[in-house]
Amino acid sequence: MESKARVIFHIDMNSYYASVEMAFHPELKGKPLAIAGNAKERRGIIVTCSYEARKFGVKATMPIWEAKKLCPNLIVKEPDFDKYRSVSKRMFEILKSYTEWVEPVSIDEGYMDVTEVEGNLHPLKLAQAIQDRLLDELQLPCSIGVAPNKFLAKMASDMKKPLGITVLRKRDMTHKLWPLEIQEMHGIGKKTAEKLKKLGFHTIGDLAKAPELTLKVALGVNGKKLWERANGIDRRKVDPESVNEIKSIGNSTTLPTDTEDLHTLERVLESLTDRVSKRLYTRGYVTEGVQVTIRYFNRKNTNRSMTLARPMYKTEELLPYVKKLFIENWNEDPVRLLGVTATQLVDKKSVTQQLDLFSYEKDEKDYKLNETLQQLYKKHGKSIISKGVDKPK
DNA sequence: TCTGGGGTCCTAGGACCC
DNA sequence: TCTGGGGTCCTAGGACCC
Repeated sequence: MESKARVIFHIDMNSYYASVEMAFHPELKGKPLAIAGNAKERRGIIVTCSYEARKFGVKATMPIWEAKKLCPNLIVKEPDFDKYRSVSKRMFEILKSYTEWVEPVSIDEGYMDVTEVEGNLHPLKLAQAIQDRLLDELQLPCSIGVAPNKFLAKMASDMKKPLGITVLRKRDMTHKLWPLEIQEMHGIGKKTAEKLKKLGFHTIGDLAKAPELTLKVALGVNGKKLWERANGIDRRKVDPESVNEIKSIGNSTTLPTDTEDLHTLERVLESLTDRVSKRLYTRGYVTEGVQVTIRYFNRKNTNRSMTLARPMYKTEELLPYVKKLFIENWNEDPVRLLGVTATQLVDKKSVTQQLDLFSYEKDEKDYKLNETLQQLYKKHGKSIISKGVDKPK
């Protein structure tokens, strides 16, 4: 049974980080500006750039040196995430003033279900009002997609930038959506695009008209999903709660230079674990799983994870596991990046009692883990046993 | 002169249990 | 005497997104 047609907005802030910087520093307006991580280091890449910079061919994910070659006058700024987060909060507050059905997707985009918005305002008028308000109050441009479901709204918001409003009804699909190249489709990346092209599907329309079975064989359940989306079918609800349902918390860092020095690598693991621990604490979570990521000099990745003996969040509790995972799996090649992620988050409130119970068995388990660690270090011919893996008193 | 850091979801195989 | 089938958990890795 088809329920009542919905009206979904996808709000997409235009070159968000760069726009926030311009709002705070008006002298930057109209200039080629790029926000890049590690702006001073050799490994910095462009995260976002202004439209003025794009005219020179500067794009996100481009290394800074390459961008500067294309645009010698490029202004490069380090990102200020605290600022972007607090502006993002105000932005979503504005969206929520129209309806509670707002689902943040990331710091700079979100969906709204405006089907029930009062006042009988035409959706286009409402979209215009929202766009104007974000521009007036925050000086931030956005593009808005207006459609009967999330997928079409998302595709629509991408069609006109900056400051676009695009309506994509089902009957517009054949001329607005289907002519697009297959890799333009949300959910299709490089790998899937290659696969589909080999099968002879080049546009979203090709995909929409493809036999479902062919796609299912080539792409599994994802094939069915993509076929449905290409045909404008998407039943996902706008879920305001999804933002509170965090699955993992992780930190990673690319080292200034590749290194095989165990001492240095341990220091980095300690600081990453500490950052994860602090974030777990401030967000009120404990974790039952931890994962270590190693990226080698040749960009080959290794992930190793394990389930913990009990829920925990403190650095000194997590660190032995992190170090065990690392030392057990590191092949001693130079390391480019290290990452630590808490993978099985549990609300701290729901396990307070268990945490007390577990502390009873704690000492013995930690002791055993430390024994294992010491053996591992011995095996690897290393003698460094740093803090966090000492025997309990 | 090479490619960041934060995530989510899916698949697939093995262990284990009944 | 020669091996079922369902279900869940754990782990590794890939693809994708912003």
